[in-house]
Amino acid sequence: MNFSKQLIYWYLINKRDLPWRTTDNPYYIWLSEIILQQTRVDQGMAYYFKFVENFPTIKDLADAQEEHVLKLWQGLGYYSRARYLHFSAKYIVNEHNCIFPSSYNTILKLKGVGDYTASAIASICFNEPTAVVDGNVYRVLSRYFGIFTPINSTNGIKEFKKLAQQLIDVKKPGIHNQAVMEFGARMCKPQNPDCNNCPLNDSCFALSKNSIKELPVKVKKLKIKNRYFNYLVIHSKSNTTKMVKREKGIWLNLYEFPLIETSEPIDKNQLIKHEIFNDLFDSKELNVKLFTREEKPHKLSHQHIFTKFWIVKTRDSKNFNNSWDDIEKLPVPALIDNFLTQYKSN
DNA sequence: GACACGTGGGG
DNA sequence: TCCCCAAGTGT
Repeated sequence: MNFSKQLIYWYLINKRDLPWRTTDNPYYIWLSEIILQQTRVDQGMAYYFKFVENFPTIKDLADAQEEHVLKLWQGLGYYSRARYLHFSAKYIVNEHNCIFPSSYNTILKLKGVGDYTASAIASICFNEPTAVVDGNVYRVLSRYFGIFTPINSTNGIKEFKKLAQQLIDVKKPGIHNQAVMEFGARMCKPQNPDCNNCPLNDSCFALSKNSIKELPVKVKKLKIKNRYFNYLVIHSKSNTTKMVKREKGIWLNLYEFPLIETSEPIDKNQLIKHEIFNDLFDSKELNVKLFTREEKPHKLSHQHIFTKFWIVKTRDSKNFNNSWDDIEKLPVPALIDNFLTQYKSN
């Protein structure tokens, strides 16, 4: 048996029952693929059910408000996925008469859909023999064939795509693609792969050369940047507060309290002298108190955010138009959501 | 080509 | 604790 046939054989016996594996509706496959980008199945599952329930069709998704879509996505991270999902749903409704595009090239035109996702949908839903190359595929191929080209180099990306394309079973590309990925996720895992029970263990380069731990090769480490956030949790005279929509960078279009970002940690004296702080308030009669919480930074993959939540009580009410009930409906980053949970329990 | 973009689980 | 990383894409 060749590589593909062995993996498909293994897959048909060992695959998990996942909800998107019982449908060939391209909308649901698309949805699942977007949710699963850089995301574990266990983490994404609940979101898949939420979206299918709230938006059973592409039209339902297209008709939704972005705020609603982001609220359902809250907590999953990489929020551009949700914005592009919504954007592309509107595009399919308006430009494709609600019909999901049915070829690799036309699927690739969707925002938020790159080579991987277009290949996955085209193969699974439309039987087009386009090979997927995701983290699992890089790992499986690099180990089995002994390829030391860095997977995140331009050459590596080309080389692995070419190899994957040569290996694909053109008769059942969808099954083949899912088999390689499932095999990578369950058998040829990053740590402690189950080589003893691996159906390919008599012909695996890395196993025979004892180089499992060296593969796949990945270059570069991104440097973590530290950022210092000061959120103003305002209580107005009438006990309203203020949330603002983020307009750039991380958490785009999600909501947060008024933010003062500094290059270093600041104390209360520095805070109340800050221009942004003073522009917010007319009254000088303010009660400013630091909300005590853990010093743990909010860790993102590329930055650590050190946050102080300042509770500010003011006699003003102008511009502080959000009720505490209203803000529950707004999409917020996990950092804000975690704070609100702690704050309310106090 | 390098970097931005989240969150949570596991060793 | 720290680091890796998980069905990537856009700029």
